[in-house]
Amino acid sequence: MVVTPQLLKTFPLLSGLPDATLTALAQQCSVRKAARRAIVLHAGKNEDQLCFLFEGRLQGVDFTIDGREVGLYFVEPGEYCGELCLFDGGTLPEFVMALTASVIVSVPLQAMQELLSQHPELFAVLNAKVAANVRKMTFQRSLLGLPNIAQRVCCQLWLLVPEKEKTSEEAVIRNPPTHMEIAIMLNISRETVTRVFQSLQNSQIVRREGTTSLIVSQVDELRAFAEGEKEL
Amino acid sequence: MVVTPQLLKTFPLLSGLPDATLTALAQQCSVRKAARRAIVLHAGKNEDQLCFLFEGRLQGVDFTIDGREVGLYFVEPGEYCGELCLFDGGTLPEFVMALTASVIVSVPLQAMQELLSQHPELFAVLNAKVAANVRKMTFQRSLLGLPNIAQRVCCQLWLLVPEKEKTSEEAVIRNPPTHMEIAIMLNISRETVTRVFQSLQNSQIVRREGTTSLIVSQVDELRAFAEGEKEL
DNA sequence: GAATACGCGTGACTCGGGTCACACAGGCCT
DNA sequence: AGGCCTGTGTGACCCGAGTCACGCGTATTC
Repeated sequence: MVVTPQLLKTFPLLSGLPDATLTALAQQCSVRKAARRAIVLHAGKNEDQLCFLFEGRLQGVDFTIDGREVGLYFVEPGEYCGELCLFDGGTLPEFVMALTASVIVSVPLQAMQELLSQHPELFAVLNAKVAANVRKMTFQRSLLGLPNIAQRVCCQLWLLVPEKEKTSEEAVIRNPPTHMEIAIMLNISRETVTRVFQSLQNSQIVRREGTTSLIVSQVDELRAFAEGEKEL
Repeated sequence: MVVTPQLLKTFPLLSGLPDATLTALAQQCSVRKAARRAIVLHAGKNEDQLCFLFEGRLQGVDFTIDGREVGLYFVEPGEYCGELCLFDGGTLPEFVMALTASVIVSVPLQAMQELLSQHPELFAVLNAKVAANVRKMTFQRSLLGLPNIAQRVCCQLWLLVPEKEKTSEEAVIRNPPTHMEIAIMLNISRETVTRVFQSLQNSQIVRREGTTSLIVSQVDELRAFAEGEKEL
C-alpha cells in the first residue's frame, strides 16, 4: 500500500518536517494492517523498523520465566513503538501485539537514521519520547504497588480516558482493552477485573455501549476512586 | 572535596575521554558523601546533575498514591543516575536514595551538555545506557508477574550476584540490600523476604558473613530456583 | 556504658484474590 | 442456520501472603 506524505504528517513526531523530506521518506515506508492479536514486533530481535500506529491499539507484552503474559504499555494512535532498537542497535525487550485490528505505518530504521542525520533537531523529540516512556513505566510500576486492587483498575481506566475529556462529566473510551488485557497490565486475574467493572457499573460510574465503547458516566467519581479518595 | 581526572576515569562512561577533557571536567565536579537513607536525587524536580556512584549502593524509589514505598532499581558502583533530566530537561520520576553510606561524584548537567557537544560520540553511549535501563525495567516488571514469591526473591538475588561470579561455585554479594529494600522491589512484604531467606539458608544455598556480606554457597542452585527449575 | 534505633526472626490469624468450573451472549465463519 | 470462538459474568473454595505483635541481637549515639 502507498504511504502519502499527508499520512506521515498525522504523526506528531514527523508533522514538523518539510514536505519534500516527507515525500522522500514516504517512499521508503509501508502500511500494513495487523489483525487482532497479531504480533507487530518481536521480542529479542533487532527489529529494523519504527512502527507508527495510525489506527487501533497496540500493547507491549512480555512473558515471565514461567510463561505468564505481562502487559507493559498501550500504544495509542499517533504514537509509535520499536524505537529502542534505534538507540543502540540492540534488541527489543518485549513483544508488541495488536489489540484491535490496527493500521500501522512502518518506517525502516535506516530511513529513520538518515532522517535523523538530516534533521538532528529530531533527536530532542525522540529523546523526550523515551524519557516520557520511562516516566510512564515508572508510574505503571507504582500502580502495581497499590494494595487495593479496585484502585489499581480505576487508575488504569483513568489513564485510558482521553486527556481532553478528563475534566468533562462524561467520557468515552473507544475500543477499550478487554478485561484480560487490563488484567495482565495490573498483575491481577481476569475475573477480578470483571468484578471491579461490575461494581463500577452498579455504581453507574461506567457503562458499556455496544462492544466498541466504554462510557465513563461520572468521570470525577472515577478519578476519586483512582486517587484513593473513595473505596469501592 | 577535589575531584581528580583519575577518579572520573574509573567510570566506564568517561574512561575513554582524553586527559585534558577530564581535567577540565573534573574542575566542575564535586564529590559528596551520602549517609545511609539519604536522598540523593529528588522526584519531581529537574535535578541539575548527573550522579556517578563511586562507592556504596543507591536505589531508585517511588511512592504509590497511598504512600507505599516502591523500589525501582539499584545503582551499583561505576554506574550513574539522574540522566533522564539530561534528555528532555524534564523532571525525575523517582527518588534516588543511598542504601549504604555512598560516595557520589556529581557532574553538573550543563557540564555534561558541553561535554556532549564536544564529544558527540558519547551520545551513543548514553543512549545505549537508557536503552539498557528500559530493558532492565521491563525485566523487573516481568519479575512481578511471577506468581511464586520465592522465585521472585531468587531472581532478584540472582541479579545481585556479580557477573563474573555467576559461573563459579560460590559468590559474594557485598553490602546486600536489606530485606525491606528487596521487599519493595518485588512488591512483597518484608516478612516474606525474611522467610524466603530462611529457607535458602536452611538449604545452605546462602549464608550471611558478618553484616556486610551475603555468601551464595551454591550459585547454581540459586540459578535453578530463579529460573523455576526447582521450587522451595 | 546506657539508651535508642534498626534490621531480622517468627508465630498466629485473617481474608482477599487466584483458581476452577460453568453459563451465557455476541460475532464470525462456513 | 448452525457451530465455534472469544469475551464476559458469577459462584465456591481455599491457600498463601499480608498484617500484627513481639522478641532478639547488633550498630549507633550521646
